[in-house]
Amino acid sequence: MKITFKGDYALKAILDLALHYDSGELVTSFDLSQRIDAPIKFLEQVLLELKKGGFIESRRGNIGGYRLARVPGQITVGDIVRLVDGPSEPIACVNKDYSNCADIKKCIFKGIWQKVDQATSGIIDHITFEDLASQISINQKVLSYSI
Amino acid sequence: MKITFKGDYALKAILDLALHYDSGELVTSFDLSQRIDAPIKFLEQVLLELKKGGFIESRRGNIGGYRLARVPGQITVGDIVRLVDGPSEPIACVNKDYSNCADIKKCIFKGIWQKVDQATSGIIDHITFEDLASQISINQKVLSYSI
DNA sequence: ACATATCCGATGGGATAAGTAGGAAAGAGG
DNA sequence: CCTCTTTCCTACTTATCCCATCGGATATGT
Repeated sequence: MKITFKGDYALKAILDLALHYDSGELVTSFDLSQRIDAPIKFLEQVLLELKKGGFIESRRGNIGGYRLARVPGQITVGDIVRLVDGPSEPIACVNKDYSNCADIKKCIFKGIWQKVDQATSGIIDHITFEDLASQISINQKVLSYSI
Repeated sequence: MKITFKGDYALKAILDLALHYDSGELVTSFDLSQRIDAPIKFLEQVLLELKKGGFIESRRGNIGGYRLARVPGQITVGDIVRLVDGPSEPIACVNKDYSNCADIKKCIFKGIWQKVDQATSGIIDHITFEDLASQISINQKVLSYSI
């Protein structure tokens, strides 16, 4: 599992949209890029990818923008990372068919990477953006108390 | 965690040396490259890195070669992967100091990658090349029985 | 001396990451 | 219809890494 800037932007964008989900309003790529600190033209490409992946929907033109295509509770971190940054497995051979592998020494590490992949998936596939959004609002309350 | 060819070669080379550890003999880069199916000149670079990392030692000249610098039970998969392919964390910010992070939304994913890193480390740091070598010898016995 | 190995630096092709740039297409308001 | 806004789409750039390949320098046993 390797997270690129693209993946990082995608996660932050989805989180921001999750925070605006209840309002029902559209969020522009400009506003998004400001809040998550991403170059707007690069972010546009990411948003397009997220749209094609079915996670967000958009409206063009004046008062256009983006919003989540699903409830935040039905989008996981793993969903977004896999779409944008590819599969979570650490090496290519994990999900390939190596049944005809000539030498066991060449395959003995496969089991290790499978375990790593399962452990990773066990984490990222069980965290939804509803979880993250609620974490944020809790933290913001604490913050406003401490101030 | 991303495993490159270099890391894959390194792991296989260490495993091969672990299998030859009891004999006390040196293994040449040529023999290694044949058995683990790696280009010899590339493998040489990897072996040099492993030597500088303190995992193998070498002797030059005629009847030279490589052998493990430690007992196989004291070298883990994590040791080798970290040396050759870098740290196991999925994104750079995990071990950096983000205590002065302005916006919580920019940091909320950090905890996730820390968990992923811990889970990964929990696997690769507890598998030694003694474990792997014994797995191989067991499998080879089964194989010789079935033939 | 000679054959054999490791050691070491330089170089290059290909892929990927991370943006930049420019404009086409769609939609709202006047 | 015109204009402004915003998404959509493609192409290009720049840098970095990956995966080697090559040529030779250095060490070592016979």
